[in-house]
Amino acid sequence: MSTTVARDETVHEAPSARQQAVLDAVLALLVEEGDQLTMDAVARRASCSKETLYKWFGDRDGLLTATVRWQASRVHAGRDAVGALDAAALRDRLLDFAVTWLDVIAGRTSVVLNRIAIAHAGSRKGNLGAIVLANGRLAIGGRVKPVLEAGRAAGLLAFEDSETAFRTFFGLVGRDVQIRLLLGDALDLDAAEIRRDAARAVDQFLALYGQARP
Amino acid sequence: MSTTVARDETVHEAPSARQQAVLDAVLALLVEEGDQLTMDAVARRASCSKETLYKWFGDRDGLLTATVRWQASRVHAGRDAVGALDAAALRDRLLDFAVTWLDVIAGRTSVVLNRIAIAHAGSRKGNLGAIVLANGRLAIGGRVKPVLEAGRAAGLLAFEDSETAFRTFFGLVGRDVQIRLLLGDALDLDAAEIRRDAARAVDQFLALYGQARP
DNA sequence: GCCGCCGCGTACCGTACGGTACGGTACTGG
DNA sequence: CCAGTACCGTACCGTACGGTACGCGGCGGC
Repeated sequence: MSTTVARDETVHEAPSARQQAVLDAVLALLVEEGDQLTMDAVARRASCSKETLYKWFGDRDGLLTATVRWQASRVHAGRDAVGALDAAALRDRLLDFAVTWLDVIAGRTSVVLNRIAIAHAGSRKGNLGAIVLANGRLAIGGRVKPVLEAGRAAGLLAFEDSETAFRTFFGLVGRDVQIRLLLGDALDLDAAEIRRDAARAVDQFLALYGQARP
Repeated sequence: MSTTVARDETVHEAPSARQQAVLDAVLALLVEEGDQLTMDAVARRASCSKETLYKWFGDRDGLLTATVRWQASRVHAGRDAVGALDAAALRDRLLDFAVTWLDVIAGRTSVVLNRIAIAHAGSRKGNLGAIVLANGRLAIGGRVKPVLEAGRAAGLLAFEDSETAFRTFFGLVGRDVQIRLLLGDALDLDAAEIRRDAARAVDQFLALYGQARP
């Protein structure tokens, strides 16, 4: 058997430059046109043939998945490494996370991608929702929790479970912003308001979980 | 002119019993089948003709809108009336809101309807998102804020803006629950866990905004 | 220069689904 | 008993869109 090799060329890792351009076209289309994204429109916008799209991405879902992954890969950029913390450094770290997170979820791209993933999660077989979850809520949690634990180790914070503490932080930062945006509420946050909201959230979190150094 | 009367029979208020049955069928289908809801399936499930569906609800969007309104109308049931509050009564009221809210957003029906509304908000012309927002986040806000203000009047709470205070409450209660469910995370909360989470949220809120009676 | 190969453009196919038309049945008022 | 109305069931239409097939131009290898 194996008369033809039939190599699987669908994108699983590291899209080529041309493929990235296609994925950027998808993002642009998504942001501009809402979610009635057709393969024809993508091909036209990216100046490529539908056949190529199917060759590279398998099917529509594959294209969407690759797009979500592609977008996720650019958001991650972040220097971490938790060293010893004093109160001011802890506050700065948390503030940084809060601002970054609000920036992301308030962005058009995030809103649109989350809409897609949510719709997808509704019609089963959707790992899209899982992917967005893994790169959004779960990723930020994975990065914040070590900071919280370092804060506890330094005697600056008091909590039993870092997951629970993080979820409180998440709630204080996000509040109703994401659901309102997803449902189409206008609510445009400028940078100044994001900074204010983030600072308020961090202050509240520290009020709940902080403790004076013993 | 006006040779034919062409009365607009589309449902705007108070669906009849038969229409309610249709809307319940829609909800059932939505919960069972995810969101690939076809007019054919509705007609079959509700044992009515598609023609009747179109006569009653205008088009698919009209049917969806009526369904969302219908569901919203049953959730509202709530005795309010804010009298004088002591600390325990305030806490009870807030706890009640928190439990009710978590119950709602954790329900399959709410998740599915929010998915529909969010998808709809993505492809413009969608007042569906606005309707869900008005009957969800905004409605609960409208009912909680008077309680907060009564608490402040009684010297139990301290805040400047009740909207801001409410949004903090909202964040503490909801945290990441809604977005996770919308994205398809399993995360099933039983009644006991909801009560625990609600109580924790209320305690945290009171820790932030409460003050001992002067 | 000639030959594959890659990928663009375009035409095409199949189907699912929104929306309409129509015949048949039951009920109501006159 | 007849006319009108309401509504069920089903057949039907149009179209949008996912997916495929094919012809053509450009480019690297021999």
